[in-house]
Amino acid sequence: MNFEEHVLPMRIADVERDTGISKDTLRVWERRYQFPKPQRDSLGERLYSQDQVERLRVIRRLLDQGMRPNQVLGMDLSELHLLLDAHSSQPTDTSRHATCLSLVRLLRTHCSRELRRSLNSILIKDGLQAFITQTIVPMSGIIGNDWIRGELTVPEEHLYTEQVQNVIRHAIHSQETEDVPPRILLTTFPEEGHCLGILMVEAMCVSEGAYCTSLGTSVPLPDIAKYAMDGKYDVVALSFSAAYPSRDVIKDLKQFRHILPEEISIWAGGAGLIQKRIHLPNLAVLTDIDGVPGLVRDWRQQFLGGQHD
Amino acid sequence: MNFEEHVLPMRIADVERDTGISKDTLRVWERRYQFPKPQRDSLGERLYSQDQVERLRVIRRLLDQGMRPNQVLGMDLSELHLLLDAHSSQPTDTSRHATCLSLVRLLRTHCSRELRRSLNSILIKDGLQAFITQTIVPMSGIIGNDWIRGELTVPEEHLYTEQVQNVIRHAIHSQETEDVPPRILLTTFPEEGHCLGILMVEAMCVSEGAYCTSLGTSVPLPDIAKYAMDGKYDVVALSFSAAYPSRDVIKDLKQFRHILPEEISIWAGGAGLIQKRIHLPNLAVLTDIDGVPGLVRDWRQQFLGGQHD
DNA sequence: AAGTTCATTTGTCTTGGACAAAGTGTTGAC
DNA sequence: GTCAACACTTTGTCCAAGACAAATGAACTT
Repeated sequence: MNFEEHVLPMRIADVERDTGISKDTLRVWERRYQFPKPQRDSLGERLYSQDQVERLRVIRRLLDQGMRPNQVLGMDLSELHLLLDAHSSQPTDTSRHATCLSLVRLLRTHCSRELRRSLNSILIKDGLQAFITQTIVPMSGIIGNDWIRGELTVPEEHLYTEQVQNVIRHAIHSQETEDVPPRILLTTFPEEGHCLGILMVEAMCVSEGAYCTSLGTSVPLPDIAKYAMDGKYDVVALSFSAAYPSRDVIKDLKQFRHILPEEISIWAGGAGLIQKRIHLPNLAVLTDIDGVPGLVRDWRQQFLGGQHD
Repeated sequence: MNFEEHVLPMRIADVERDTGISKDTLRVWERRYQFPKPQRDSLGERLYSQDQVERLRVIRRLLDQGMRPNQVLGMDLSELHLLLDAHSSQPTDTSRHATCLSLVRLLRTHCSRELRRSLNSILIKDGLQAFITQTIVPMSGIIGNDWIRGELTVPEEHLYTEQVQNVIRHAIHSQETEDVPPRILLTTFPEEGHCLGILMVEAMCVSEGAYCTSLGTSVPLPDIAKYAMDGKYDVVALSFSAAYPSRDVIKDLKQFRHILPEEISIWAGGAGLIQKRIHLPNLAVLTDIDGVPGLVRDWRQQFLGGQHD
């Protein structure tokens, strides 16, 4: 029953795993910016304090949003949080906001069964598409903000993902499949482990009657391209969470557009590419998941002459 | 349409990501065992060939099964494969073996829809528990063997996970919940990302009427313990895939037993702890998922006096 | 506005040495 | 035959300071 492991100083490898910042980078930051300057054990090895790791987590997040290291590496925790608040997207205050908050409360009190039941009844009342756009999306926003602020534990965050996954997968699976084109392949790039994004998109597309195949997360670029070509897919849909390294998004998408035949459309969306302007042939960037049904209809208009509108 | 990225030499960071072997280890192996001895670019930086990475992948697998580096680091690919064959578990040749093979064939030909349909009809015919023990478990064994031999692509492996997940989650979700004790918390330790294991166990337990909560994969030890205590769970069920570092299993389980009150049972299972004898108080090690229903009944016998047998 | 150039910032890779933690094997006692 | 204690070997992780290319930002011209 010893919980002190938690507050005990962490070794550099643990910090790397926890923050996603490489050992090399941690050492070079210490050399250049005098932060983080961890204590040393009897052998001269670094021991990072809980506070330092906390700050590093926030710093990582700010870097992902486009800040530069020399701007943020001197700050203490309160300054960092101020910056974070400035950057965090304001929740669009809909009529469902209260509902979302009460769902989050269920999560906080670990009422997993009630959470799933509530989600389910909202799904049945609103229908799949409205359920996602009006409940899941704003809720994920709230959860994401709480998460980076450390107000949510790991199990709580995971429990949320699990329950939402259960409900949406069940809904998709229950759908009568029409299999009207386009054929859509859903996945994420390597290092991107968040599965809710593609799951939501899949739900939206299936609701429109499209043929969807999900490969889950973290698939190498050439593998995606090969699979899409072999299976004669019309669209590859990709999701980027806010955790996706900001500087890699454009580079990776360019490379992918290069190896994927131009006839195949790319739909990219997610918090990882807000405020990014990417111009590539046959690429659609979605700022909002609301736009997915429109994309499906536009595709049909263009390639099927619109008889399925 | 340039697929050559694939066969181009890889940088050390890529190899680390692909094989799970750290940069430091790769460099020290090169120093000590003269393997892998990659080419260098114009700046003297390491460039690993496809063959070397392939060998490293197999080596990683053999190390996970308990081999030592000095035994395997001199071998070429064919020798490594021989060793691998010796270690790979023989599939118990049941009457379902042919069915499994035909399912794998569907996977290989990328017939995702047919695969799901077939799985579903077997599920309905056999019932959830038999479906898992007689179809999913042997099939996962086949897939696992193919996977380490490189006979399966990333998308194929992911597709399998996705479809099985869909079917099992749907089944669990459809179950009428009885909520008879024990209360079971399901999850995996950090670094363990395979979700099918706990999902199968959850299905077995839900079929027995137990109250199950799944936290998904990769939860830190203290977080699991705290959640289990707060939620008054009776059992924590953990899954270890073959990819879990063999040398860490016992250490991690010991540490976890230490921070979790002894009244709470630990059930541990999965390919990651075959042929391991671990003796800890109130810990059950499952070599086979068939044993799960028995564990549930034993627990009830012991704590409820068996009136729910 | 949209390029072009130049200086600065930043992350990744290099080397060889050091050392603890884990594994192996031998011995001796029960 | 099983177990504990011991020494010996193997093995992964960490350290330091230097190097350099790729990305970024600023100042400039078109």
